[in-house]
Amino acid sequence: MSQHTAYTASRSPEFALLGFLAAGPPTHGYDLHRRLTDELGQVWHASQSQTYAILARLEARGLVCSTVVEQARLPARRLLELTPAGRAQFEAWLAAPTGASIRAIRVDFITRLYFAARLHPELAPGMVQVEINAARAVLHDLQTDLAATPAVEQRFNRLALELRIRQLSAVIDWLNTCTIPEGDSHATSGPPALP
Amino acid sequence: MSQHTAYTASRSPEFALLGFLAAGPPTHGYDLHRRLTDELGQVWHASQSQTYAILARLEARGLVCSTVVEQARLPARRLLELTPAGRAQFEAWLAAPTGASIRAIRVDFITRLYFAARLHPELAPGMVQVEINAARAVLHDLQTDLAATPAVEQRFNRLALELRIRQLSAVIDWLNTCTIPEGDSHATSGPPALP
DNA sequence: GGAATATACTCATCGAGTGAGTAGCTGGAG
DNA sequence: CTCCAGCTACTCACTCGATGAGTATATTCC
Repeated sequence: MSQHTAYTASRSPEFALLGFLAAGPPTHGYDLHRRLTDELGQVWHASQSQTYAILARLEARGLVCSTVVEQARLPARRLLELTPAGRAQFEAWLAAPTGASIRAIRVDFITRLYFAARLHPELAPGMVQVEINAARAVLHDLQTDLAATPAVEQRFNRLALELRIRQLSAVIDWLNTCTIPEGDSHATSGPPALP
Repeated sequence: MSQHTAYTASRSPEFALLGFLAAGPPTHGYDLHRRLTDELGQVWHASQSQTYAILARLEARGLVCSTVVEQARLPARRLLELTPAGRAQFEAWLAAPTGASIRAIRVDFITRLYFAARLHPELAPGMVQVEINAARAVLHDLQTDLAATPAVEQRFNRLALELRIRQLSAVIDWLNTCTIPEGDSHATSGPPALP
């Protein structure tokens, strides 16, 4: 299909950076890094140099292209623009379901929601439901694994599995709160109550 | 204190490998990799070559030393042994509290419990309690962050924070199950109940 | 006898991530 | 009015994480 295998849990904010370019006018690395830390700072953590490295790779792969723009007094900017290939990859990533690992949901899925809200807001509720179903399936697998793990020799693998099960259950609870219509979001529903 | 800054959430199984050497006789990379995947496979995932790379780095840092042992018919083994420096670092890591991030607990903390159970079983309950307190403190910080995050412009940072809060709460619940005395572990307490 | 699996390790390559550096401009405190 | 902090904008060097393929012999099982 595409040159690259799949969208299974990218571990760098490359699609977030593509997304800023897909959802707005061409801009430069410094600004993209600022927006990443301002608007998705609880989701992604990339240093400035890391951001530039990712952008260089995206350009090497032909997903963005750049032109250097001199400025009167400030340093020159490398203005970045999405290529058609870049836009296609981004849209494909946005449409594909997130892998149901916990990290993937915390990071990729929230990013997808963020850009869906800006580009295709009508798709968001369906995305949440797809994730819920995927997470339920993974939860079931984990419980099967747990049942197949002997209590004595594998005590610590069991502990790890039990923790993952609890975490995934928490994810599903959280996903259920994401389906609440976002119209009057701040009025009635408080943050998740905790004792 | 030591040459390296701190034990804040190592992201490779280096201490697990040191631990196998600390808790047993000298052995070789192939065996260490097998034990890592068999006994802590739900905690760490390292390819074989990754394991060898880590061991090479540990040797370069002087934490292990190696001697090549020829065998009659099978490939030669590089027999690995903990140096005094390596043992000291491992014991220091075992005694230091795990950083309270979710990943750190799922990975580092379970590993510490695993080796504590083998080397200093009397310390385990205290370790759990220390983690619970640390996690409660982090939870409090997250809730403070959430309260300080505006609902409108920062909607997705809020979502991420809410998820982290739920996950950390799940971690604390799980930690509380770890304090149950491990004598009659398999009899009464089932796995975490899930609807 | 031939395929699969086990033993034991090596190498090349790429991406993640850090930290420091460069260098001119702007705004406010003293 | 001057100096320093901080902003704008990007670069470089380096280490570690991670994958995948390769090497070469030995046993096991059908």
